[in-house]
Parts: sequence; C-alpha cells; structure tokens
Amino acid sequence: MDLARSATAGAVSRGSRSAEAELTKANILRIARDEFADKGLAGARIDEIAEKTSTSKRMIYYHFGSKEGLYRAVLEEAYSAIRDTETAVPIDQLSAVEALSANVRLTFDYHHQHPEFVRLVMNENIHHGAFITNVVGIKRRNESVIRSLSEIIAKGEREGVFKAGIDPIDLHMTISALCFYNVSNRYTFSQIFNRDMTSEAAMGRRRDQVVDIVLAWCRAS
Amino acid sequence: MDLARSATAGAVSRGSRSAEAELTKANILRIARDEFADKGLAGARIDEIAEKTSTSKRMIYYHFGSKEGLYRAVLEEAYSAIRDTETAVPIDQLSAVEALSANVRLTFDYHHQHPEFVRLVMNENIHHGAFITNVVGIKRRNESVIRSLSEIIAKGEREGVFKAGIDPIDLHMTISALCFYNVSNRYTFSQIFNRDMTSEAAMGRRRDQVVDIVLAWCRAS
Amino acid sequence: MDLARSATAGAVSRGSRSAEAELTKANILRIARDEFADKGLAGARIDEIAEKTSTSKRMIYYHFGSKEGLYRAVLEEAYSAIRDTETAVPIDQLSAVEALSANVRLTFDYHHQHPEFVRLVMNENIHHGAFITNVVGIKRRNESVIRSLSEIIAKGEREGVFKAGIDPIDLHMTISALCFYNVSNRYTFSQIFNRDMTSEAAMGRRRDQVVDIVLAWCRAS
Amino acid sequence: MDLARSATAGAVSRGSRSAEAELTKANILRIARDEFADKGLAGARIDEIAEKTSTSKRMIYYHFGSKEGLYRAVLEEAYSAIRDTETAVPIDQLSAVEALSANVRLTFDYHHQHPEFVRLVMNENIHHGAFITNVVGIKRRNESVIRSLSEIIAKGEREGVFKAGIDPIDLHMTISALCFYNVSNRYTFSQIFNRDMTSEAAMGRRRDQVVDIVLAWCRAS
DNA sequence: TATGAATGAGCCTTCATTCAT
DNA sequence: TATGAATGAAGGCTCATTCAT
Repeated sequence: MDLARSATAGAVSRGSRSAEAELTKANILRIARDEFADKGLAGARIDEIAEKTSTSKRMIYYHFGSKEGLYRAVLEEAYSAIRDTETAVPIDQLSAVEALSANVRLTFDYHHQHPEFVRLVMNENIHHGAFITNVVGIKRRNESVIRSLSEIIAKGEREGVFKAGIDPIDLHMTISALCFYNVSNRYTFSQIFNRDMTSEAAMGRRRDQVVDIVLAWCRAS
Repeated sequence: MDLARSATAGAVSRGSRSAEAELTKANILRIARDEFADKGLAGARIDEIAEKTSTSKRMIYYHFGSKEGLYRAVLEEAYSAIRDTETAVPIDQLSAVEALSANVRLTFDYHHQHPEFVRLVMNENIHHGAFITNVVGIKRRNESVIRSLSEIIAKGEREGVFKAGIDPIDLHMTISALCFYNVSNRYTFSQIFNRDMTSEAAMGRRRDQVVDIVLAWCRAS
Repeated sequence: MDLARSATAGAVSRGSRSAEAELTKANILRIARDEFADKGLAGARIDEIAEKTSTSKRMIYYHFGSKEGLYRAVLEEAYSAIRDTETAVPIDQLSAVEALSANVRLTFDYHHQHPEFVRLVMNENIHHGAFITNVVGIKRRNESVIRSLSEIIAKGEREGVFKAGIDPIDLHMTISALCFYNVSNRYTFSQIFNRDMTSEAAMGRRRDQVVDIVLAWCRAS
Repeated sequence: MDLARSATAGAVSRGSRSAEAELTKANILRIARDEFADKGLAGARIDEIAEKTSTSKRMIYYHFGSKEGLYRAVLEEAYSAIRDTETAVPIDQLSAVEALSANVRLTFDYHHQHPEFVRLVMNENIHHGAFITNVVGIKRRNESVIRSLSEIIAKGEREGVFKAGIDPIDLHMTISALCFYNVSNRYTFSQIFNRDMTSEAAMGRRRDQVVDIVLAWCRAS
C-alpha cells in the first residue's frame, strides 16, 4: 500500500539512486503545484497534471501514491521554500526599524512573487488544514521565523523605538495578514473596488503602506 | 437552460407566485452555502446538497439551472448580507476614533461570526473571481462601505486626530485584511504556531489588537 | 453513500414503485450471477457485466452501490433459491427411507442443475465467507433444512430402519458434501481420472450411489 | 517468453546450475502458493507476492515467465505433494477394513493440514480446470491412488467384508468428497449452521464419521 | 542474476445532468 | 411542482509486465 517513496523531494540530486527519477518527481511536483494552486485539491485533475508532465499518469501514482499524496508533497515543498526567505534579514547590521522594514518587504515580495504559495495555503485552509498536519518539519518553521522577529523586537526595545511587550507571533500574524490578503483576495477586491492590485506600481505603493502600518503599530507609545 | 429565474432569492416573500417556492429556494441556498463554503465549488456535491435539503435534486436544477448557477446565487446572498453590517455605525454620534473603532469591531466580528462568508470569498478567489463578475449589484456595494469610511476619515482630519491623505479604499483593505486573515488562515496558522485562534478570549484579544493597529496607522504623524 | 437501495431484489414485482426498475435489477442480477460464478469476485469485470446487460454500467452502481454490493445481492439470491428446494419433500406421505432418498435426490439434482450456485459458494469460501455474514436471513435457512432432516431421522428411528443418534447437521453435511463435490470438483476430477461427470448417465449413476451411501450410513447398526 | 525453465521446482538441489537459484524459486513458490490459495488467480497480486518474497518482482518473471506460469507451477507442486500421502498405507500388514480406515484417515488429515491445497483445487475448478491440463505428470497420479484402493477393495472382497463390485474411482470420489468439503466449505457451512469445523475435537469427530460412512457403504450387502 | 523505474491498458467508481411520469 | 430512474463522460487508481542498468 505504501508505494509512495520518499515524498520529500526537496533537493533534486540527493546523491543516491537515480538522479533521473528525482528529476521526474521534481517535474511532476512543479506541474502539480500549479494545478493544485489554480484549481484546488478537488478541482485539479490527475489526467491533466499528467498530460502537462513529461511522464505518464502512472508515474504520479508510482512516486506519490495518490492524489492526496501528491498534494501533500506539493504543500511540503511550498512551505519549505518560504521558510528560507523569512529569515534572510541580517539583523545585526541594521537598526530595528530597518530590520523590521526589510522583513516586511521580503515577506510582502515573497507573497507577490509566489501567488501559487498563497493559493495553496488558501486551499489547505478550505480543507481545514487536514493535510498540513502530516507534513514533516512544518512546525520547526515557527522557530526560525519567530526567533528572527523576537530579535528585532528586542533590538527595537533596546533602541527605545518600539513599545514594550510586543508578542512576536502577534507581529508575525499582522505582517502575514497584510501581505497575504493582497494576493489572496486580489480577484474579488479588485473587482468590487475597481482597483488595480497587480501592477508593479500598485504593489510598490501597498508595500510601503504595509511597512508603515507595521511600524506605526510597533512604535505606538 | 432558461429555467433559472431570478436567482436573487434575497427576500423570501416577494409577493409573487408562491411563497412556498421561495421557502424551498431559501432552504436550498442555505444548505448549498454551507457545502460550497466547506468544500469549494469543485468539492461540493449536488447529490449531497440535495440530500440535506428538504426537497429533491431535481428542484435544484429547476430553481438554479446548474451547479454554477447555484454557486452564483449563494455568492450573491453572501455579499448582500455583509453589505448591511459595514454601514451600521452611527458616525455623527461618535468621535472619529470611536467611529473607526466601532467599524473595525463590527467588521472583525462579522468575519468571526460568518466563517462561511470568508470561505466563500476564498473560494471565489481560487476561481479567479470568475463568478462574482456576473453577480448583480456587487459593485454598488463599494459606495456604502467606502462612503462610510470616507466620512470617518474626514471627521478624524477635522478633529486633528488622523493624519492627512488617508485613502478610504486603502483603509478598507487594511481593515479587511486583518479581519479576514484571522478566519481564513485559521487552520494553517494555528497548526503551525500552536496558537488558539477561535476561543472568545483569543478573538477578543486580537480584535483589540486590530483596532490598535488601524488606529495607530491613521494617527501616525 | 448508501445509494444501493433494497438490495433484496428477490421478487421482481414487489407491488411498489416501478416494476420496470425491478426488471432492470433482476436482469443485472442474472448476468452478474453468471459472471461471478464463472470468474469469481476479483475475476469478474463490471464492464463486461454491464455490456451483457440491457442497461448501463452506471445503473449497476445506482442499484447496487458497488461491485461488492452486487456480489452480495447475487449471493443472497442464490441462497434464497436453494432454500425452497431442500424442504420440498412431503415427509408424512413417505417412509423414512423414501423421504431421505427423495431429499438426497432433490439436493443432488439441484446442484447438478445449478452449477452457478455451487461456484458462487466456492467463491465465497475463497473469500473466507466474508460476504455471507451480512446477508440477511441467511441463518434462518438452517431452520427449515435441519427441521426437515430431523423429522426424517425421527421417523426412521420410529420405523426402526435408522440407527439412533444421527445428528441432522452431520447428515446434512454428508449429503451436501457428496452432492457438492460432484459439481465443484468436476473439472479437476474428470481431468485427472478421465471420467465423465456431466452426462445424464453419469449423473444418474452417481445420484443412485450417493443415495446408497447416505442410506447405508443411516441404517448402519 | 521462453525464460521459464523447468517449472518443476520440486527438489531444491537438482545437481544443476545453481542451488541458490533453486532456493529462490522454492521461496517464490511457497509465497505464491499461499497467495493464490488465499485469493485465487485473479485476486492474487504479483506485487504483493514479490514483496513477501526475499527477491524481487523481476525474478518471478525470470523464473516463471508470467503470472499464469507461476500459478501453473504452484498447482503442479501442490498435486505432487498429495500424491505421496495417499499411497502411504502398508496394505499387506493390515486387514481390508483397517487399510481402508487408514486411507480415509490419511486423506482426511491431509486435507485438514493442507487447506491451501484444497483452496488451490477450488480455484482451479473455478477456472474450469484450464491450467491443470498442462501440468506434466498429473495423470500418472491416478495410477498410484487408484491402484492402492483397488488392492484394498480386492482384499476386502477376499475377506468377505466388502460387497462386490465397488469401483475404485467411485470409492475415491466418495472419500475425496467427504474430506474435501470439510475444508472447502468450512466458511459458509460454519457460518450458516453455527458449527465449529476447525477445532481438533470437531475434526476428530468428523474424521471418525467419515470413516464410518465409507465403511458402511463398502460393507453394505 | 538482480533491481528500481517505467508503462499501457483497463478497472472500479463518481459526477452533473436529464428523462418519464 | 415534484420524484425515482437513468445516463455519458470522465475521474482516480491498479495491474501485469518490461526496460535500463
């Protein structure tokens, strides 16, 4: 029953067995990611994914076991990718305000540049987070993100520019909400309010705004 | 194909034909709303909806024409409901800060109390907003919401408590993002960060925080 | 999930709803019985069954829910048919020996005339009797068969022609074994021993022999 | 296609090529026998057989050519094993009644101890004996079994304890039927009649009964 | 001799939708 | 208006078998 081997296809060349197989898996994962992001778990079609792939439908089952197995593997990859981004700010070389701004900008841009990630997360929430539970290492993720924000908060307090008692998870939630919404609710919002949300100009303007919002809250005396 | 009449089943007794028919439609709509919100357009099953309904599958087709027609009707209802909430703040009787706080609180609570609305909007965005386009009157909605916020902003400027130049649509987006995320990303966020997001206490705490964030930004000199 | 309605399709005209539907079900059941008998549960193909049917594959699922559901319905029918045969001997009008002979002959002939029943039972045993468990009323069956044999045994004892203490279930097992084997093991036995087992002559000869075997045992002092 | 050599893997070390290869084949055969016995030809899975084996799926094809080839090899082994048992009675040292009793007991016990053999034969009959035809030497088998019974019958006639004219094949069929059924129809019979058929006590009781039945028939004047 | 990867054909099942009544 | 029966198309998945190494 457990034909799906090593669903963690993170790196393509893991030294082992067949590098070609890893390429096949990576190819499937990329196509699947786009399809799941676009149509959701129920809406995506294995047939369609297979067709866009350089291999066959059978291979999807060989490597990932089931539609759900494939979806899970896609989710895992997506989360492991953003993990790196969010901790890329060199805190010690910057002031607290600069560091927080950089963090917000990076986060904002990541969402902008990876709408498929945003859409996958939306989908997962529609499924009540049923699949993320089994994704290995998904919880280790909080350590790095939260640790990074904690350092920034501490620095800001020491510098006397942030108010006391900011909870890093609250801060992360605030940043995340503002960055996520811009991509997630893009279609309904822009439709209803006749507002461009995808041009570089609009994005740049909103990014600055989000930085302002976050900083204003942290400064608030 | 032309069987779907007046998909707007807003009022139950519209004086016309048969009040019973309207009841049937309302019943179908309520069940369908929950199913679509829970599983998305692709994931929901007409059979299942029909089974939970007090009528038969045939009636769904009679009244709404197709699965998509039903989905569209559900969307329409959902948006027409929130419309009323957001304009319920008696601005003239309150200070700008009080009025904005009230607006944020109402919005926050509405999302909290209507997760199915949040989930429907998520779904619609997954479908690139393909169905909301055809929903009649959806654009009239911006007038009331935005007008209300504009008044509050103007009052705050006059009172000297808000900074100049706040765009009401930006403000609405900010409020909406912060309120929406708390419900939309509830499952993944709480899973990853081990944080309760549904208890009354957690909700109350976050609501205050969102008010703070919004006010801090509007005040910021 | 439970779309399979009234799997008990025993009688074709149950007075109710649609007699046509019952005909459809009966048609499916007959074809399915032959296919399952011939190839087993795993070997039979729903596609093939559907093709031989006057309806479509979809209808099989509509009426029986699944391949297993269809198999179960076939089993049920098969067992309810032999039930009647085995109790058809008018015991009071016959001597014990005559009655027992008649019972054996009827049983023997039934197996001969209904090889598909024999094959279905073989199949069910290959599946460790997994499906017969859920067949309603299958256990009520022992009452009639065993009661009938009990009466014959009692009569034989009273008449002084049977030895004392014959257990009716043992007797039934003996009769059943001798009648069943002739059909069930027909292919391997006739192949290995080059013996005709299907001609009327061979059948008649063996039937007499089986009667002899059973009587000899019951008489044995 | 011609890769399947000497499917008769009876002896492990046939002096030839590699003793290891013979071990591999024997291992595959044992696993395959259990799987085919349990689930039938159609129900057994090559993947599953390979997994339980100490070698790979490829080896199955290397040694046996196909699923059918493997099945045939299994059948052959099964029949060659029972062959030995049935001729193990030392007729000259026993009376006819003792010899026949011993023969029946041995046969009964063999079936009891080798349910997989019984199940394989059932399967083969479900396939209309299609594969047993090609099994080499399967017909030589009748010689030994039938010769042995013939001797016993002759001895019994000479001793005046058996009736005249018993056909050895009829006798074999009778014995076989009674012994076979107890294992083959174990699941359905025990289910329907609520009777234990596998405990040592139940088996012992029935074994004595079968001996009685056979002897009663042979004695019958 | 042995192994992991690959495959085409086909299998069971489901879905939105429609028809006869 | 309402209902049970029916359907074509397609969807997810599995199977025996083979290939490259």
